[in-house]
Amino acid sequence: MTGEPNDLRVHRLQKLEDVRASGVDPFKAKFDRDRLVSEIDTAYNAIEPEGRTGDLVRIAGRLMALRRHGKASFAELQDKTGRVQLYLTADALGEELYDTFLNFDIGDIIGVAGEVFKTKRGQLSVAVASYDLLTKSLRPMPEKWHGLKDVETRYRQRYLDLIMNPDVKETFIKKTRTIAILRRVLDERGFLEVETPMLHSIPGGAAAKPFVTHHNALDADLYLRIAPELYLKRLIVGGLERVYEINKSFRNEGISIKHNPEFMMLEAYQAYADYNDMMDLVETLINGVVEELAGSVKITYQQKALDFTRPWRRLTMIDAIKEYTGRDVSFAMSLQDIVAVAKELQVELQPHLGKGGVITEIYEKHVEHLIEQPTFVLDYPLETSPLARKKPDSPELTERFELIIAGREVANAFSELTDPQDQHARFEAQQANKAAGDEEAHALDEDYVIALEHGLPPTGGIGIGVDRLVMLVTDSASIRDVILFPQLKAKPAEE
RNA sequence: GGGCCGUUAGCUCAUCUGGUAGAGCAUCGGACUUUUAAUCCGAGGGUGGAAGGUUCGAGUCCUUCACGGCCCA
Repeated sequence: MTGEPNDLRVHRLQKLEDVRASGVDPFKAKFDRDRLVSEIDTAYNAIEPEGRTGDLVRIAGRLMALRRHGKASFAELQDKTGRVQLYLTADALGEELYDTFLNFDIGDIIGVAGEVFKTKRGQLSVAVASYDLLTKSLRPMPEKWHGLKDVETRYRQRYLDLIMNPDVKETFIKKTRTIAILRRVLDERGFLEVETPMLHSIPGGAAAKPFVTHHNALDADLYLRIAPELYLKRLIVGGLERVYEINKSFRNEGISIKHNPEFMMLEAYQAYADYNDMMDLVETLINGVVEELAGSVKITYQQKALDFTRPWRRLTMIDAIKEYTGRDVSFAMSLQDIVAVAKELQVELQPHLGKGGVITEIYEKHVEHLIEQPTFVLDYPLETSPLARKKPDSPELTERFELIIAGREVANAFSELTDPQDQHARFEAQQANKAAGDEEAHALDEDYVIALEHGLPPTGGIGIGVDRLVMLVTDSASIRDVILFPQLKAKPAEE
């Protein structure tokens, strides 16, 4: 073979043809396995070295290592639960089947049947009595020891990442469990899971730029939703009283360590409740996840200790600015004086901002990223909260909070604005901002105002960034590490 | 959008100030009946991200571009 084709894939294509020529289907329809690798480990790990069990097992998975030693060899088979060693001998299989097995490639998917035993070195193994090639692999696996590290390849070919890096698989299992826990807690509390449109005629429910698409038959532009909020509140108008949705929203903005254009959000709405109830709900939801996945309310995130012991700290935005910058701002000050503070703090300001907008900018630039422990930042300005109820005694503020953990917004909630006339006026104010250049100003949604005119009961609502929550419980530095296929620029396919 | 860093064999990485690219694993051939990053002998494998430029000579210096990472806006 020396001097023959040098491409690894050419070798494999040749092997594929050899398999076919021998009358064996290299892409089989199915294999009846009777257990998982982890079940073998659990059932037999206690046996003595060189102990035999007499139990035949049928397992299947990907061939991850092959150690050839003349007439007896070892291999490793990996299924979704782990790896087990295979032991192969020419005596047991016959020369021909033995040699055929040794000609398999790392990455091939095989099924085997054999007896469980332990080697004299104490390694639980399966002595292969028969085997089937189930899927021939035509491309090489990453290197066995260092694995797959190239970040771009890990994201673009996540399947390789999942094969090679067990902790990556564990992270995504935890993401699914997180969602299951959130569902369970809400279901137990009488919330109804619903699904609302992803395609919106008017994008609403958040301050964000939408993706635009087009419906051909209707000849109408539609927007991928930036939030499900306004539809969920329509359902509260409809008397469902407790609803939630866990699904994607889309925001046409920059990609960063904490932003992916499509992301998973939980939104829940509860009639006859306010934002204090939402604080209780979010503590319950997040602690449910943290305790179940981390086994404690104290976790480590990126070398920082986080303590989720309830109740979490509550701090108004004004007090937070005072605490983290040492500066006093208040609505009693003139806009000019507040702007002067912002300028001293090097905060860049858009010209249309009022007092509340400037205060929010100061908070976002100088405070939010410094808050590490779970903290409810309360009382957001009315100006930046067009869907939230006014605080009764402070008309410039709303009954709204964001939950900040490890410097990032994890949840956002408020007592919902139920007054349709106030809502309409807020939307109009947003249109003025839009005219002044605010690209994230909330759209005017008359249909939603009509829904409010039919009567939205007092309602508390909450949104939780599920990806960011999963980042915390999996100690992931980037949102891309908790999204199976994060957004990357398209790259021409190889070959 | 800006700054910094990266892109070399299938994978993980080397290649001091410019002198025609190396290792380990993987692959191919051979030896080996309890190995487990198996070992031993031998072999093949690179348009060094792309395109230009400087130079006698560029993976190395310069420019532009692509993709990725981190930070900032």
